[in-house]
Amino acid sequence: MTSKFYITTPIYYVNASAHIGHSYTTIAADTLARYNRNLLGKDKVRFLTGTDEHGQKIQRAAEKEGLSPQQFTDKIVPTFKNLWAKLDISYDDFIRTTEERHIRAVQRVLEILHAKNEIYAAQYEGWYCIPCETFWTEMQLVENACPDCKRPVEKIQESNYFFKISAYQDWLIDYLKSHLDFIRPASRHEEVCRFLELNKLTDLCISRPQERLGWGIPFSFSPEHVTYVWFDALINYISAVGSFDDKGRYVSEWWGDDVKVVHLIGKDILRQHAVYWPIILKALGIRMPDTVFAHGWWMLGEDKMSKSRGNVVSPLEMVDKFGVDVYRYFLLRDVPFGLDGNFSEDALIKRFNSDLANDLGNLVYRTLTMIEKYYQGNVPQGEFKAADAQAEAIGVKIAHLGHRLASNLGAGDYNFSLALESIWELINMANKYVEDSKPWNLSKEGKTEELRNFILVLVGVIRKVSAAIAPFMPQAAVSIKEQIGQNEIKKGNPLFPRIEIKKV
RNA sequence: CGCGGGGUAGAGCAGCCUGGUAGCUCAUUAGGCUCAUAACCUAAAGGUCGGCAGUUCAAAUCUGCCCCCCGCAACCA
Repeated sequence: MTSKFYITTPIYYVNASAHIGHSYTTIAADTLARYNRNLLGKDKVRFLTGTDEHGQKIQRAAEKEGLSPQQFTDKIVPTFKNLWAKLDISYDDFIRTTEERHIRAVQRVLEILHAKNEIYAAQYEGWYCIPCETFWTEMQLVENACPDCKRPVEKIQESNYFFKISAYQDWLIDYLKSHLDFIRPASRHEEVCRFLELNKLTDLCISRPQERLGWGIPFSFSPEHVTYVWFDALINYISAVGSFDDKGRYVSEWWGDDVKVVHLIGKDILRQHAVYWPIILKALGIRMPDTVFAHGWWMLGEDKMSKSRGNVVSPLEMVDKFGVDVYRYFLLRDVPFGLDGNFSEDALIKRFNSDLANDLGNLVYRTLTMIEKYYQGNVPQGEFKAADAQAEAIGVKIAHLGHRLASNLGAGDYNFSLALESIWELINMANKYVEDSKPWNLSKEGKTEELRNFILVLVGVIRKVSAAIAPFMPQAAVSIKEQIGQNEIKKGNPLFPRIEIKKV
């Protein structure tokens, strides 16, 4: 019985500013959060995002700027929050891994696992590159040198803590096979299963010596060790919404059996979420999330987009140029959730002109004009009436839209693209209905009854559409409502004025 | 023989699991209409479904082989 919905994004690593990928996951999560709030009620939905702030990369980035790690992350975090504000992200909570609530939870988790003998101390041996301060495996070395800086590496040993994930391999395989909705889309489920069947898990090293890495959460029972960033980071999903009691039981109103727990992630961090995370939870005796959904990447032309290549699309720039709703719409509409996509301004403009300007914007605008012209700006009295076959078909479409959206946004695969398509089917029917009804003739011929029914059908469609697009495009939904929500319409400028492509 | 994803109209994709006249969006062309943002509606053109072979009455769809493209160290959605 799930009556509540808890959705998360990954916590973003703050060693650089946010790019299109961060915004993609977050916009998708926001859309689902908004959708479910409408369905279940505002207080039945919890939407968490946040930042991952520990680790070597942060430490080094801070040093480069002559700041302490905390000062550095304090400086970066607002840039994320500002972006989310600009993208209309309605998160309920924003967790930072440097917050007290999180640090306490991580330490408790370590204590509990330690007490249960799930973690143990051992020598860690590996090839270490001193300038890069990084361990490499034998496999990663390039001609016996550091793959990053090409300098020679040294074999060193240090004492660390390990988490017994190898003991859970069989359990995990069984779990995945009996819970096909756990890892989505299905292709990722298979990828993980295949990986687990072909490889033997080795216990996960979850600590770093304090002297080598100062910036992390210290082990309470071994202060000379700090927590490895991934172990630290994953815990955020539970540290944000609950806590452990004296007996080590996790207590949370957002992680019970009545809650549907969904993690949205990018395909790059599938391993951590599909392997480490369930095992951590299992070892703690905490229930599994319902779904981990790994979406694809946005490519830029031929290249993969990444921080290190510097070929990132700035979400802020796109929003300033085209508007939030347009950006949100494009990301969710252009590519099926789960697959990789190609980002280009040309593609965005194409979408904009054909879907938003020509189909939706124009439908609203032409309807408003007709209400102005034929009814002096007042929506005629009366109800939606299926006076002819087309109106009837539209009525059926309106009635079924909720189910269509539910099947695309509610279960298993989050197919935003199809959900939007189903809304656009209705928009297109309405545009065609205008053509076929020829209201200008109805007006001339004095067929007032027909004209009124016709207008009411359009108004019905527009109101339905504005409600349906609200999770995707909150602002557009509001402005449609402002223009045509009342009996007296308020026609403004076109919602989405066409962008003429006069390329530089 | 490493793993995975992919190769379908000019572009981007669906269809493939559960074989049976090859579909969608955009772009193009022609027509219609005027309420509308050169928009909307209708129609047309455009594909030997990467190649070869096999199974079959029938293959984009199943099987085998081959070719080409993209990922598979780390950071990163």
